[in-house]
Amino acid sequence: MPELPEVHTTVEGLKGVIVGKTITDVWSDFHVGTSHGKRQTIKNKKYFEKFRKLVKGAKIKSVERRGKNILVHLSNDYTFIVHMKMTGHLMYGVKDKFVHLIFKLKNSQNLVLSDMRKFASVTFCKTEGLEKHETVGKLGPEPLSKSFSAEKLLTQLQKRKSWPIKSALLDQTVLAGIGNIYSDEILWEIGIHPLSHTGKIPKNKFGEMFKVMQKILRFSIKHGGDSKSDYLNAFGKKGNFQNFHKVYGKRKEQCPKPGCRNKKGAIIERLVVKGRSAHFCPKHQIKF
DNA sequence: ACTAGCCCCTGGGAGC
DNA sequence: TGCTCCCAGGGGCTAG
Repeated sequence: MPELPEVHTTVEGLKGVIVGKTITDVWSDFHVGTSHGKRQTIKNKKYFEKFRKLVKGAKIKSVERRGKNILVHLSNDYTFIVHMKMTGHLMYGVKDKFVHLIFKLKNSQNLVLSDMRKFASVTFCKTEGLEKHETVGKLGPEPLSKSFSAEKLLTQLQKRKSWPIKSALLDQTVLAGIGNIYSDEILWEIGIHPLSHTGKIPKNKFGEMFKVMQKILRFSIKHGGDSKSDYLNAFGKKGNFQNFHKVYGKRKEQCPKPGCRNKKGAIIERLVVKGRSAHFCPKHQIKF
Protein backbone atom coordinates (compact mmCIF):
# COMPACT_ATOMS: atom_id res chain seq x y z
CA MET A 1 0.00 0.00 0.00
CA PRO A 2 1.31 3.42 -0.79
CA GLU A 3 3.44 4.79 2.06
CA LEU A 4 6.20 7.40 1.87
CA PRO A 5 8.52 5.58 -0.60
CA GLU A 6 5.66 4.63 -2.92
CA VAL A 7 4.10 8.11 -2.94
CA HIS A 8 7.59 9.55 -3.46
CA THR A 9 8.15 7.25 -6.45
CA THR A 10 4.82 8.20 -7.99
CA VAL A 11 5.49 11.91 -7.53
CA GLU A 12 8.99 11.71 -9.00
CA GLY A 13 7.56 9.94 -12.04
CA LEU A 14 4.78 12.47 -12.48
CA LYS A 15 7.10 15.47 -12.17
CA GLY A 16 8.71 14.71 -15.49
CA VAL A 17 5.48 14.34 -17.43
CA ILE A 18 2.65 16.49 -16.06
CA VAL A 19 4.31 19.72 -14.95
CA GLY A 20 3.50 22.50 -17.39
CA LYS A 21 0.54 20.60 -18.87
CA THR A 22 -2.91 22.15 -19.03
CA ILE A 23 -5.92 20.21 -17.82
CA THR A 24 -8.65 20.44 -20.44
CA ASP A 25 -11.29 18.49 -18.53
CA VAL A 26 -11.84 16.00 -15.75
CA TRP A 27 -14.15 12.99 -15.55
CA SER A 28 -15.08 10.82 -12.59
CA ASP A 29 -17.57 8.15 -11.57
CA PHE A 30 -16.27 8.18 -8.00
CA HIS A 31 -19.51 9.60 -6.69
CA VAL A 32 -21.55 6.77 -8.20
CA GLY A 33 -22.43 4.12 -5.67
CA THR A 34 -19.95 5.29 -3.08
CA SER A 35 -20.68 6.82 0.28
CA HIS A 36 -18.44 9.42 1.78
CA GLY A 37 -19.94 10.50 5.07
CA LYS A 38 -19.92 14.23 5.59
CA ARG A 39 -16.42 14.68 4.30
CA GLN A 40 -15.95 17.00 1.36
CA THR A 41 -14.19 14.99 -1.32
CA ILE A 42 -14.90 14.43 -4.99
CA LYS A 43 -17.05 11.44 -4.01
CA ASN A 44 -19.60 14.10 -3.18
CA LYS A 45 -21.23 15.04 -6.46
CA LYS A 46 -21.56 18.76 -5.74
CA TYR A 47 -17.97 18.94 -4.57
CA PHE A 48 -16.88 17.18 -7.73
CA GLU A 49 -18.69 19.72 -9.89
CA LYS A 50 -16.87 22.51 -8.07
CA PHE A 51 -13.62 20.64 -8.50
CA ARG A 52 -14.25 20.22 -12.21
CA LYS A 53 -14.87 23.92 -12.69
CA LEU A 54 -11.74 24.71 -10.78
CA VAL A 55 -9.26 22.46 -12.59
CA LYS A 56 -10.66 22.88 -16.10
CA GLY A 57 -8.24 25.05 -18.02
CA ALA A 58 -5.71 25.25 -15.20
CA LYS A 59 -2.06 24.51 -15.77
CA ILE A 60 -0.11 22.12 -13.51
CA LYS A 61 2.59 24.21 -11.88
CA SER A 62 4.29 21.59 -9.73
CA VAL A 63 3.80 18.28 -7.92
CA GLU A 64 5.05 17.36 -4.48
CA ARG A 65 4.64 14.78 -1.75
CA ARG A 66 3.61 15.54 1.82
CA GLY A 67 3.32 12.43 3.99
CA LYS A 68 1.29 9.98 1.94
CA ASN A 69 -0.44 12.78 0.04
CA ILE A 70 0.24 13.93 -3.49
CA LEU A 71 -0.10 17.70 -3.86
CA VAL A 72 -0.71 19.04 -7.34
CA HIS A 73 -0.24 22.81 -7.47
CA LEU A 74 -2.15 24.63 -10.18
CA SER A 75 -1.51 27.91 -11.96
CA ASN A 76 -4.75 29.34 -10.53
CA ASP A 77 -3.33 29.25 -6.97
CA TYR A 78 -5.31 26.16 -6.01
CA THR A 79 -3.87 22.80 -5.04
CA PHE A 80 -5.56 19.47 -5.25
CA ILE A 81 -4.62 16.66 -2.92
CA VAL A 82 -4.71 12.99 -3.79
CA HIS A 83 -4.50 10.31 -1.10
CA MET A 84 -4.15 6.85 -2.64
CA LYS A 85 -5.08 5.05 0.61
CA MET A 86 -4.77 1.28 0.08
CA THR A 87 -5.08 0.45 -3.58
CA GLY A 88 -4.97 3.75 -5.43
CA HIS A 89 -2.66 4.41 -8.37
CA LEU A 90 -2.09 7.83 -9.87
CA MET A 91 -0.77 7.14 -13.34
CA TYR A 92 0.14 8.92 -16.55
CA GLY A 93 -0.68 7.52 -19.96
CA VAL A 94 -1.74 4.15 -18.53
CA LYS A 95 -5.12 2.81 -17.58
CA ASP A 96 -6.69 -0.27 -16.06
CA LYS A 97 -10.21 -1.43 -15.29
CA PHE A 98 -10.34 0.41 -11.97
CA VAL A 99 -10.01 3.97 -13.26
CA HIS A 100 -12.42 6.29 -11.41
CA LEU A 101 -10.95 9.69 -12.19
CA ILE A 102 -9.41 11.03 -15.40
CA PHE A 103 -7.67 14.35 -15.98
CA LYS A 104 -7.53 15.04 -19.69
CA LEU A 105 -4.42 16.97 -20.60
CA LYS A 106 -3.81 19.29 -23.52
CA ASN A 107 -1.31 16.92 -25.12
CA SER A 108 -4.22 14.42 -25.27
CA GLN A 109 -2.63 12.22 -22.62
CA ASN A 110 -4.47 11.32 -19.43
CA LEU A 111 -3.57 11.49 -15.77
CA VAL A 112 -5.72 8.79 -14.14
CA LEU A 113 -6.56 7.64 -10.64
CA SER A 114 -7.36 3.96 -10.54
CA ASP A 115 -8.52 2.36 -7.32
CA MET A 116 -9.94 -1.12 -6.99
CA ARG A 117 -11.36 -0.47 -3.55
CA LYS A 118 -12.34 3.15 -4.08
CA PHE A 119 -10.77 4.25 -0.79
CA ALA A 120 -8.71 7.00 -2.41
CA SER A 121 -9.72 10.59 -1.77
CA VAL A 122 -9.28 13.83 -3.67
CA THR A 123 -9.80 17.27 -2.14
CA PHE A 124 -8.68 20.77 -3.04
CA CYS A 125 -7.95 24.10 -1.39
CA LYS A 126 -6.19 27.41 -1.98
CA THR A 127 -2.46 26.74 -2.21
CA GLU A 128 -1.74 29.29 0.48
CA GLY A 129 -4.33 27.68 2.75
CA LEU A 130 -2.59 24.30 2.72
CA GLU A 131 -1.11 24.68 6.18
CA LYS A 132 -4.66 24.93 7.50
CA HIS A 133 -5.95 21.95 5.51
CA GLU A 134 -7.89 19.49 7.66
CA THR A 135 -5.41 16.66 7.13
CA VAL A 136 -2.32 17.99 5.32
CA GLY A 137 -2.08 20.87 7.78
CA LYS A 138 -1.83 18.51 10.72
CA LEU A 139 0.90 16.24 9.41
CA GLY A 140 4.03 15.66 11.45
CA PRO A 141 7.58 16.22 10.15
CA GLU A 142 8.98 14.49 7.09
CA PRO A 143 11.37 11.69 8.11
CA LEU A 144 13.64 12.35 5.11
CA SER A 145 13.77 16.12 5.31
CA LYS A 146 17.08 17.87 5.93
CA SER A 147 15.77 19.45 9.10
CA PHE A 148 14.71 16.13 10.62
CA SER A 149 16.94 14.60 13.30
CA ALA A 150 17.11 11.99 16.04
CA GLU A 151 16.20 14.72 18.53
CA LYS A 152 13.11 15.65 16.55
CA LEU A 153 12.14 12.02 16.26
CA LEU A 154 12.34 11.68 20.03
CA THR A 155 10.36 14.88 20.60
CA GLN A 156 7.65 13.79 18.21
CA LEU A 157 7.32 10.26 19.57
CA GLN A 158 7.24 11.56 23.14
CA LYS A 159 3.87 13.08 22.21
CA ARG A 160 2.52 9.53 22.34
CA LYS A 161 4.34 8.37 25.48
CA SER A 162 1.65 6.00 26.66
CA TRP A 163 1.07 4.44 23.25
CA PRO A 164 2.66 1.28 21.89
CA ILE A 165 5.58 2.35 19.67
CA LYS A 166 3.94 0.64 16.69
CA SER A 167 0.91 2.95 16.94
CA ALA A 168 3.01 6.07 17.58
CA LEU A 169 5.00 5.44 14.39
CA LEU A 170 1.78 5.13 12.40
CA ASP A 171 0.29 8.39 13.67
CA GLN A 172 0.56 10.81 10.75
CA THR A 173 0.48 13.84 13.04
CA VAL A 174 3.59 12.49 14.79
CA LEU A 175 5.51 11.47 11.66
CA ALA A 176 4.34 11.88 8.10
CA GLY A 177 4.48 8.96 5.71
CA ILE A 178 5.22 5.84 7.77
CA GLY A 179 2.69 3.03 7.34
CA ASN A 180 2.31 -0.57 8.37
CA ILE A 181 5.08 -2.09 6.28
CA TYR A 182 7.85 0.36 7.17
CA SER A 183 6.96 0.55 10.87
CA ASP A 184 7.27 -3.25 11.10
CA GLU A 185 10.56 -3.27 9.22
CA ILE A 186 12.04 -0.42 11.30
CA LEU A 187 11.13 -2.04 14.63
CA TRP A 188 12.50 -5.40 13.49
CA GLU A 189 15.81 -3.83 12.46
CA ILE A 190 16.37 -2.01 15.75
CA GLY A 191 15.07 -4.89 17.88
CA ILE A 192 12.17 -3.16 19.57
CA HIS A 193 8.89 -5.00 20.25
CA PRO A 194 5.86 -3.29 18.66
CA LEU A 195 3.99 -3.24 21.97
CA SER A 196 6.78 -1.36 23.80
CA HIS A 197 5.51 1.73 25.59
CA THR A 198 6.94 4.65 23.64
CA GLY A 199 7.87 6.53 26.81
CA LYS A 200 9.80 3.57 28.23
CA ILE A 201 12.15 3.08 25.30
CA PRO A 202 15.67 4.21 26.35
CA LYS A 203 16.51 7.64 24.90
CA ASN A 204 19.71 6.37 23.33
CA LYS A 205 17.66 4.05 21.10
CA PHE A 206 16.24 6.96 19.15
CA GLY A 207 19.50 7.78 17.39
CA GLU A 208 19.53 4.29 15.97
CA MET A 209 15.83 4.45 15.15
CA PHE A 210 16.40 7.67 13.22
CA LYS A 211 19.23 6.17 11.18
CA VAL A 212 17.40 2.93 10.47
CA MET A 213 14.21 4.75 9.51
CA GLN A 214 16.04 6.87 6.94
CA LYS A 215 18.03 3.90 5.69
CA ILE A 216 14.97 1.72 5.09
CA LEU A 217 12.91 4.48 3.47
CA ARG A 218 15.78 5.44 1.16
CA PHE A 219 16.48 1.82 0.31
CA SER A 220 12.86 1.28 -0.68
CA ILE A 221 12.84 4.44 -2.79
CA LYS A 222 15.95 3.14 -4.53
CA HIS A 223 14.03 -0.03 -5.35
CA GLY A 224 10.96 1.78 -6.63
CA GLY A 225 8.80 1.23 -3.57
CA ASP A 226 6.86 -1.78 -2.34
CA SER A 227 4.42 -3.73 -4.50
CA LYS A 228 3.57 -6.58 -2.13
CA SER A 229 -0.01 -5.42 -2.20
CA ASP A 230 -0.54 -3.86 -5.59
CA TYR A 231 1.37 -0.62 -5.81
CA LEU A 232 2.15 0.66 -9.29
CA ASN A 233 4.18 3.77 -10.05
CA ALA A 234 3.18 6.66 -12.32
CA PHE A 235 3.78 4.47 -15.37
CA GLY A 236 2.03 1.33 -14.12
CA LYS A 237 5.24 -0.45 -13.07
CA LYS A 238 5.82 -2.40 -9.86
CA GLY A 239 8.48 -1.69 -7.25
CA ASN A 240 10.83 -4.28 -5.68
CA PHE A 241 10.99 -3.56 -1.95
CA GLN A 242 8.68 -6.51 -1.21
CA ASN A 243 11.60 -8.78 -2.09
CA PHE A 244 13.57 -7.36 0.84
CA HIS A 245 11.01 -7.66 3.64
CA LYS A 246 12.44 -9.07 6.85
CA VAL A 247 9.21 -9.36 8.89
CA TYR A 248 6.22 -7.81 7.17
CA GLY A 249 3.99 -10.62 5.93
CA LYS A 250 6.46 -13.25 7.20
CA ARG A 251 4.35 -14.85 9.92
CA LYS A 252 5.51 -18.36 10.91
CA GLU A 253 8.82 -17.93 9.10
CA GLN A 254 12.25 -18.11 10.73
CA CYS A 255 13.61 -14.68 11.72
CA PRO A 256 16.41 -13.77 9.29
CA LYS A 257 18.40 -11.71 11.85
CA PRO A 258 21.94 -13.17 12.02
CA GLY A 259 21.62 -14.01 15.74
CA CYS A 260 18.22 -15.64 15.21
CA ARG A 261 18.88 -18.00 12.32
CA ASN A 262 18.32 -21.63 13.31
CA LYS A 263 17.35 -20.50 16.82
CA LYS A 264 14.29 -21.98 18.48
CA GLY A 265 11.60 -19.43 19.19
CA ALA A 266 12.82 -17.03 16.55
CA ILE A 267 9.68 -17.47 14.49
CA ILE A 268 7.93 -14.34 13.23
CA GLU A 269 4.62 -13.69 14.95
CA ARG A 270 1.74 -11.40 14.10
CA LEU A 271 -0.47 -9.51 16.49
CA VAL A 272 -3.03 -6.75 16.23
CA VAL A 273 -2.17 -3.36 17.75
CA LYS A 274 -4.94 -0.77 17.67
CA GLY A 275 -6.53 -2.56 14.77
CA ARG A 276 -3.33 -2.84 12.71
CA SER A 277 -1.30 -5.99 12.19
CA ALA A 278 2.22 -5.97 13.57
CA HIS A 279 4.81 -8.57 12.59
CA PHE A 280 7.78 -9.17 14.87
CA CYS A 281 10.38 -11.63 16.12
CA PRO A 282 9.73 -12.60 19.76
CA LYS A 283 13.40 -13.54 20.17
CA HIS A 284 15.30 -10.34 19.39
CA GLN A 285 12.66 -7.60 19.59
CA ILE A 286 12.67 -6.41 23.21
CA LYS A 287 9.58 -5.13 24.95
CA PHE A 288 10.25 -1.96 26.95
C1' DA B 1 -10.34 15.24 24.80
C1' DC B 2 -9.91 10.57 24.58
C1' DT B 3 -10.50 5.80 22.40
C1' DA B 4 -12.54 1.50 20.80
C1' DG B 5 -14.84 0.00 17.05
C1' DC B 6 -17.25 0.46 12.72
C1' DC B 7 -17.12 1.71 7.98
C1' DC B 8 -15.67 2.32 3.25
C1' DC B 9 -14.48 -1.58 -0.73
C1' DT B 10 -13.30 -5.78 -3.49
C1' DG B 11 -9.70 -9.31 -5.18
C1' DG B 12 -7.51 -13.11 -3.57
C1' DG B 13 -6.67 -16.88 -0.63
C1' DA B 14 -8.27 -20.49 2.56
C1' DG B 15 -11.44 -23.93 3.65
C1' DC B 16 -14.90 -27.14 2.51
C1' DT C 1 -14.14 -27.20 -9.68
C1' DG C 2 -17.03 -23.98 -7.36
C1' DC C 3 -18.91 -22.07 -3.59
C1' DT C 4 -18.67 -19.21 0.76
C1' DC C 5 -16.20 -16.79 4.09
C1' DC C 6 -12.66 -13.97 5.68
C1' DC C 7 -8.86 -10.88 5.33
C1' DA C 8 -5.99 -6.77 3.89
C1' DG C 9 -5.85 -1.74 5.95
C1' DG C 10 -5.52 4.35 5.99
C1' DG C 11 -8.05 7.10 8.13
C1' DG C 12 -12.64 9.37 8.84
C1' DC C 13 -16.37 9.06 11.73
C1' DT C 14 -19.37 8.08 15.77
C1' DA C 15 -20.83 6.54 20.12
C1' DG C 16 -19.52 6.04 24.73
